[in-house]
Amino acid sequence: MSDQYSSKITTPMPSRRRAGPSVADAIALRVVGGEWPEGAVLPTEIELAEELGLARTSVREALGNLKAKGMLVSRPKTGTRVLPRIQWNMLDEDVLRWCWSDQNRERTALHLMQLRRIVEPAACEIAAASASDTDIAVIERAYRAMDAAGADPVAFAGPDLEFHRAILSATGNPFLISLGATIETALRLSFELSTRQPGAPRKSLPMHRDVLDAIWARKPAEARLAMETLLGVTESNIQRGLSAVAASSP
Amino acid sequence: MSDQYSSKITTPMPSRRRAGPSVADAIALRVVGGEWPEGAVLPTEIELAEELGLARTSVREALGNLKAKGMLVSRPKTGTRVLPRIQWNMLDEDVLRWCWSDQNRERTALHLMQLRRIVEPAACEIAAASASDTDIAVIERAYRAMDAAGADPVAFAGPDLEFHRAILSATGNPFLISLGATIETALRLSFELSTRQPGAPRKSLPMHRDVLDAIWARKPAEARLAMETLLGVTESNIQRGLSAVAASSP
DNA sequence: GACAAAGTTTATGTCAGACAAATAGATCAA
DNA sequence: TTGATCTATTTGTCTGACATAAACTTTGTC
Repeated sequence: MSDQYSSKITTPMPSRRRAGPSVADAIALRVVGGEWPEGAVLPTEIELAEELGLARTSVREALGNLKAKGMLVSRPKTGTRVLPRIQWNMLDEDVLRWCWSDQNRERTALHLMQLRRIVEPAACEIAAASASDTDIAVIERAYRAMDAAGADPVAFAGPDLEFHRAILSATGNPFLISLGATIETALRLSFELSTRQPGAPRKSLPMHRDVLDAIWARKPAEARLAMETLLGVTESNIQRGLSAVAASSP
Repeated sequence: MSDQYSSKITTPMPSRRRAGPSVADAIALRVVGGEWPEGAVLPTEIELAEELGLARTSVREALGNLKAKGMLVSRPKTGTRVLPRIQWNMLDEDVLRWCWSDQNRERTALHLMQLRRIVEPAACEIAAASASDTDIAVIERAYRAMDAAGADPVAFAGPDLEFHRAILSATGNPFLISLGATIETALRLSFELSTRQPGAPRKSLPMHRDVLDAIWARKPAEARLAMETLLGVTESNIQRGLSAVAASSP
């Protein structure tokens, strides 16, 4: 149609890169880093835009994300404030990731473990009682992949995550499934901690096997117990990893 | 300074209302309503803007929210697609609210109950073991408010929610605290279901008392048991409410 | 001087339009 | 047929203006 845009308004602009979600990352990391503590009001959108070398639109998009995750709130004239951490949605994968780069990963790792020991045995019980054959096949496939990974911790990690996630998924409960995604993210972040004991992953294979067998045999009580045992060992591995970190850093 | 904005470009525009988060609501409800099923690509941002009578910026902001919650994903040229429900963050309060207006609230209500019976007894146990006196005082205050509410279900509901939430908060575990917010939202949504039995709320008061006493006495095992009992009764109430609904609607 | 009404200031919220970048699909060449 | 190129279209980013709301200031009155 009409190509009558006779006026070129914007300057040539040598490069207009695509920032993507890294803008939200940048701001979020400064928030968790304590640059603007809880209750503080952060700079105006225009100031942030200038500082980051972006348009106000892009900054607004990032701030909108953080608002959607319960980290910020903003009102006209007052500005944008940091909400108390209690209100942040810690079960959101991004929030979890951002908060991970915090001082106290140890406590977070232990809190995560506490959550797992609450949720996963129960999920195991439900899965043993009501999972479909297809669901169980997915769990079994993850187990086989763990077995095939041998003693390599890096190759072992992926199927390991998938194994635990598949059990959550097998419950058919959307809340537990979402929780599975959260737990998987957290595990991925804490990978370094859980594999400081070189032989540990491989040693856990028989316990995974016990879990799988119990689910396959449709024995809920046994499945719960097997998962409790597995997580008990996992937790002690992580705790040993933590104390090793504490010992090596002055 | 220079007030040299000699050209008024935009038309007078009789009213430019503030849409706020209702835009995200509007789009999200159409998504969960099935207008665009999983995997489908929804109209372009410009089309949506025209249809809703908004600027593209506002539509983009709403879509950005839904992306942040794992409901949508978009790429240039391809458009914006609906992700599989498995990937939605069901633990997000907004997503939960949107999904509630779905056909099958019953199943969601039961899934929620399943989650509660997993999480709350365990949280109770932890709270009894490690809550601070301040934490317990908050729980007790909620209990007193429940008592003061008497037999009025509406007045009873608020403190009831606060009671359960306070127990989750007393664990000091950020994940459980966030889960508390999710559960509270879900309970608020299912309020109608849980109070179809007029006398039910008041009857649960002694059970809440048992929970509080066990936490106060620092007896984790008893606290867990008391919460299990309470939730058992709650679930049967809800189930009766559900069958009543099913019976009354053809 | 105290206090309430009106004006000012300033931050977010909304709108409009122009590019920029990416990519699915069509076109064209070997 | 197949592979490279071109085109069209959609999201992504930038710019600038105006609207709205609320804290702050001024002003007018008693």
